[in-house]
Order: sequence, then C-alpha cells, then structure tokens
Amino acid sequence: MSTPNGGAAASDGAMADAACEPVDFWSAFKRAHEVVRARVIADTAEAAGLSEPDLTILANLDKAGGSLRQSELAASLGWDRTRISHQLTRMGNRGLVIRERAGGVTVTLTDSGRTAITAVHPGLDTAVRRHLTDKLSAQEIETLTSVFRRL
Amino acid sequence: MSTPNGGAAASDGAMADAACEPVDFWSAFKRAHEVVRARVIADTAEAAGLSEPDLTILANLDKAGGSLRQSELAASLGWDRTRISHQLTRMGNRGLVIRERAGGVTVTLTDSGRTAITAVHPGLDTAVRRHLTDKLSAQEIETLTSVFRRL
DNA sequence: CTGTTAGTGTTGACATCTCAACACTAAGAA
DNA sequence: TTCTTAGTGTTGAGATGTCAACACTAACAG
Repeated sequence: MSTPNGGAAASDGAMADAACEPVDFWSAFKRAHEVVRARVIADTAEAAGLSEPDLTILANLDKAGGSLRQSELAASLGWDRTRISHQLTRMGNRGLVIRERAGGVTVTLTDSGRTAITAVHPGLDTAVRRHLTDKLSAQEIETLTSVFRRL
Repeated sequence: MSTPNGGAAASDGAMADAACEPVDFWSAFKRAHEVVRARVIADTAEAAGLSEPDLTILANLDKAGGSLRQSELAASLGWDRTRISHQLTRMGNRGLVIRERAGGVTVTLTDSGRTAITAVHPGLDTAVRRHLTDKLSAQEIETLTSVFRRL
C-alpha cells in the first residue's frame, strides 16, 4: 500500500485542497460519473434484465410515443448510425422493437418492449434521486446545471 | 455526516430552471462527461496513436515510477481483474508493457511505453485545462470538487 | 433518361468490457 | 504432510462501441 499521492508534505503553497491539478479534477469527474452510473443501472436496467443501451433506447422511444425514425433516434442520443443499427439489431432479435421500411426506417416498441420500459420507468426516477440529486443541495444543482450547459 | 443539506432538497417545487426532472439533470451530467471525454482523448491519446485505456494505464504506471503490481494497478483505477488482464495482454502484444511473475505479477513500462507516455503527458494537462477547468470559475471548481467527493 | 450527390442503413472486422469458470500461489488448519 | 481458504491472474464467450466499406433511396442537374 503505497498511495504515493504526493502527500501533503511537499507541494501545497497556496491551494491545500484535493484537486490542485486539473488532471486530478478530471479524474474525480470521471469517478463520480462512473459511480453514479453503476448504481443507477444496478437499480433499474439490471434489475429488469435490460442493459444500459437497451434502457436508453426504450426510454427514448417511449417518450416519443413509441415510434421514431432511426435517424431521429440517433440524433436525439448523439449516437452514431452504426451504433444504433447494431443495437437495434440485437434488440430486434430479443423482441423489444420492430423496424419497418418507410422511406427511412421506423423503429417501434413491441408489446414486450413497452411492458419492459413501463415497468422500469418509475424506478429510474427514484434511482436518480437516491444516488444523485438527493445528495446535492438546490444551490449545487443550480451550479452544476449551469456548468453542464456550458460544456 | 458532513452533508447537512439543511432541508435544501425540499425546495424542488420552486425550480423553474431547465433541469426540473432529476432524470434530465442526470442526462446533462452524462452529456457533459461524454463531451469533455471525447475532446480530451482526441487531443491526447488519439493524437499519439493510443486508445483511452492505453493512456490510462501508461499514465498510472508512469506516476508510480514505471512499475506496479497488477492488483495495485487494478485497485488504483477501480478496474476489474479481468479488464486489466485483457488490456495488458493487448498492450503487451504492442510492446508498451512487460509482465513478470514475482509472487503476483509486476507490470513495467517498456522503453516504447515510456516514450509514448512522456510524449503525451504535457498535452494531457493542457487538454484538460482547455476543455474543462478553463471554462469554470474557481468557485465552481470548488463546488464541483466537493460534490464529486461526496458521490 | 443518365449521372451525381447527399442522406440513410447495413455489414464485417476489430477493440473493448463484463461475466463465469478455471488455474496457481500463499497461509494456515487438520 | 494434506486439506482448506483467500488472493490473484488467465481464458473464452458474449455484449457493446468504433471504423471503413458498401448498398439503397431521393433529389437534382445534364
């Protein structure tokens, strides 16, 4: 156990805080994101036998009324065409969605897919509250929202 | 706890801002992380012919003096044993690291690996500043650091 | 009608991540 | 010694993400 994190002994001239270095601040950002992500997924998607991308797709389709153009789905998620195509192929094989040609391609929730997302949706909101927003003050949420919008 | 949210969480009904819903706040968090990650990697790892996991491993080995026990590497990154093993196999095949049996397994930078990380390291700091900390006020960095540590 | 161009999806190859199962080593208990 | 247990790494299979190449359609110019 070496924990050679440069200890308090040497450096700190002015800043005594943890994230002196920008790189450390970035690492903390990544860690926080990863921790919250793992907990939320464990409480929602995994609990329902779905993967994270499954849940993301199903939630977006549901929010749009159950049906979307493949390209609109990609745009609203910021995903690549290839990524959407592969993911929908896997989900189609498992009976969660159907794809039909109509100019472009229209993706539609199956009964099975709608059942799945309906079952998970309330838990998703609860999980995000429990693992994220409940741990923050209103002031902090405001600050972070402002920062996220800027990036 | 050091988290006296002082009943702040109760004020949610008054928020008229963009992220009313916790789920939207979480989406914004994910987007911000993804955007910064993509930009930093594009300016550093990709520019040097390395992948993100390559860079992560090399940077940690370098910070530790060039050599670490495989289990310590895993622990310091919060990675799974399997993930480290597969990644090191790939990196070993490309000549970036060597593994030697000594009780456990010790991972060491090769000359090629040290050259690579040495070339990238200054750019990493610059990239994180440009794409993240330079866009934030000292006040905001302080707030975010506090939040990240709590999660 | 023919050719061009842009937009949209698919496919295959490969890198990465996770899970379950297995193998090896080191300590200690019988 | 022999057995057990915990810690550590590896392997193979399947899921996911990325890249390059290809195919199809629509709109438009010649």
